[in-house]
Amino acid sequence: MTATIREVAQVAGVSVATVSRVVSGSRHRVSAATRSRVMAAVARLRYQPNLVAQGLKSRVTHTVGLIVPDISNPFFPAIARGIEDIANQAGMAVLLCNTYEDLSKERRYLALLRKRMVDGLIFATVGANTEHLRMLRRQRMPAVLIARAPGGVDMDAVLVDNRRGEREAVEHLLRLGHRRIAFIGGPSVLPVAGERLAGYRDALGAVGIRFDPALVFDGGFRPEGGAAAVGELLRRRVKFTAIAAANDLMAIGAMEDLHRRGRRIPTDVAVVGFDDITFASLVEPPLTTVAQPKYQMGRLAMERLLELLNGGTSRARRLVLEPRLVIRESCGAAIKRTRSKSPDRGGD
Amino acid sequence: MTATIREVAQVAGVSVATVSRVVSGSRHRVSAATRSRVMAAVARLRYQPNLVAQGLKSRVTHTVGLIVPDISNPFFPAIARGIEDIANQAGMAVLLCNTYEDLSKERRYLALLRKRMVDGLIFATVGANTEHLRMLRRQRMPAVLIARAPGGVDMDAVLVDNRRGEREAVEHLLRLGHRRIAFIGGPSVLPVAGERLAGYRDALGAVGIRFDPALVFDGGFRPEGGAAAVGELLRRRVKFTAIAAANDLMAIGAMEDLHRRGRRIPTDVAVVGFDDITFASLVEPPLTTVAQPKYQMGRLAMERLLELLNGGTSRARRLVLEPRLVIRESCGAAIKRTRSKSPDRGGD
DNA sequence: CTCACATTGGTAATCGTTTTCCATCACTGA
DNA sequence: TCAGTGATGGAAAACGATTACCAATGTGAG
Repeated sequence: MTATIREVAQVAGVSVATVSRVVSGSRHRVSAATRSRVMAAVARLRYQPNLVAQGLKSRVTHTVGLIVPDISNPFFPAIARGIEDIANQAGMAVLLCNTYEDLSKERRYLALLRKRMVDGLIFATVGANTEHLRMLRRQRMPAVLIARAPGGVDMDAVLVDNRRGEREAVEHLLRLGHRRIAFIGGPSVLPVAGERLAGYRDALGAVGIRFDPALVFDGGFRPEGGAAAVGELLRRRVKFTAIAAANDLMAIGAMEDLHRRGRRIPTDVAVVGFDDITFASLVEPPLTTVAQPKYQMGRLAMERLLELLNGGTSRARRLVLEPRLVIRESCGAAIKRTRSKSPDRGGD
Repeated sequence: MTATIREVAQVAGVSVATVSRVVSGSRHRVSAATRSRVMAAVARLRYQPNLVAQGLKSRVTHTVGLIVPDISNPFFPAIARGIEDIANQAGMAVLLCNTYEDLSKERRYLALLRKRMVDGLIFATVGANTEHLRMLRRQRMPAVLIARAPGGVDMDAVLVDNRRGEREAVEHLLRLGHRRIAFIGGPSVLPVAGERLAGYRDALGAVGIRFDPALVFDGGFRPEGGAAAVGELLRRRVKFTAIAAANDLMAIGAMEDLHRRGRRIPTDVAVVGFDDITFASLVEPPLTTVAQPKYQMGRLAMERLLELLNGGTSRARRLVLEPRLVIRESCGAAIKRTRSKSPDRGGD
């Protein structure tokens, strides 16, 4: 279909070696005269080097694998954009892999990517089991973890201090006078879920509030999970005045459910999220949340990966960014000390 | 790093040809005895065929390129999921390309993907200029357009009837008594924007309302654009009682701005969107919108591409799906029926 | 006039597969 | 006994690039 280096050589009346030298700018010198003959032939045949062949020979495919648990959570596309922008600048392409938080799918993808000889990997791991990560390290596959990093593996990572972020979110609620704060977390197998739960407990502990398991739910990091948690809270008539959700998707799902049941935000229930996805500022009321610099994280991860690729093997480095509490309106102002009636009373 | 077919052959005491035959299940028969010798060696060395080499030799790379204008618009991740699911089942990988609605970037990606020898392409084209699409056809690169198809190119496509969808949305507003309906459209260079605008005009025309350019804006398909349009409307003191936005992102941006300025939805202003992204049902009030079967479109597009790859029919086929008006609460006077939350998995 | 050396370009091996030929071997039927 | 026939496995030529190595040429120094 498309011209090969052989044909170019033929047309230019030189050897394939010479063509290769001029198109890929080798240090081996070529006279100006032959160079221009070759370039003319290249132009005439519209020659484009075949990257697959190049990859096979040179062992570098200019491809990175991006493994994410859920591409429909806007958090990940935001990261993906950062990655893609940098990758594109560096002439690399991004292979998209969606794991649905499924460890076995993650493992399958890892194997696949190795067979494809990707140059490196960026991924938000399910992280329950780290065996496959150690394997990567043993195989010296350049990789950087993003947003999620299980303990005990010595790998490059770009992270946010989840525990601290969640603590600040909950402290914000506490400052506003809330004492019964429900927590909608993620699947307990995910380290990231554990860290945010720890932040929640930290904040409560610091002011001497006893941890109440009845206030804690697993919302699976998805909107339906947030809504379901609200349903449970109300069905069980648990008292609460605020909700801290471990991500915005669940926070927004919870808000929607509260609205539907006639609870007002923040008057009846305050809500705080985590991530600061685009829609956090677009829902009503705008969601107070813990912002992660998503695009930036994507860029940093990709830049680090590029370092790893041309740099060599420096020590693994964890880049831990500070989360930032973005106060909008979903937590409102301080609640009154004495409430005549708890807002969670009454049927739906 | 990883074992090659040569090493396997050595360990098994056979030729590379034989190894190739057993691992890639050739029709050429191999005796049970040697087969098991080979398989033992494969297992012992953990041999994995190198897909780059395979691709070079066999001319098929098991890779498809996915070109989208904006991965941070949840519409596209929803499509991407459908594509990725099917691709994954078929053992293919997806190369993600984000064009930011930039035609030149789209062209560059096209060239890149060809150099990478992708087996096929799925893309939502910027579509202003179709020269590069014709080129694809000439080069016989299997491709299917998704969500956007400029006229005049004879290519496979999976689409929604945009004009009709928008008409239904506006008719809904008309039925509710609205007469001054603002339209927040997309960049006029995009065919998809033109189609939706046409639908808007159709609906108005059918009831004899004159088209008023003062009511029409370009919101660039992004939330800020929706908000900006609202700003303009109010600044210019244009009378309007409803907004039809050409996508949900702009509708949601507009809603947020209306809220901030104290306008109530749907009491003061009715709003209707297009796409039915996840957040359409999660904002307050839930957004009435024209649903596109995004996940399904992704699946269909990928399935069609697989047909094309397996030497299927050569005549291009346009698959035009029917959009579906999903009535929620942002237009008021909702017809009382079961709430339609868009299920995020499989469903649509 | 030679030798050392820089410049320039060609030859061929290589990357890891697949696949087309062939060669061998054991049977089979005449 | 011998040609014909499957079954089986090997050798080697691709696929399209890169690059180590070598050859030819010209140039200036001794």
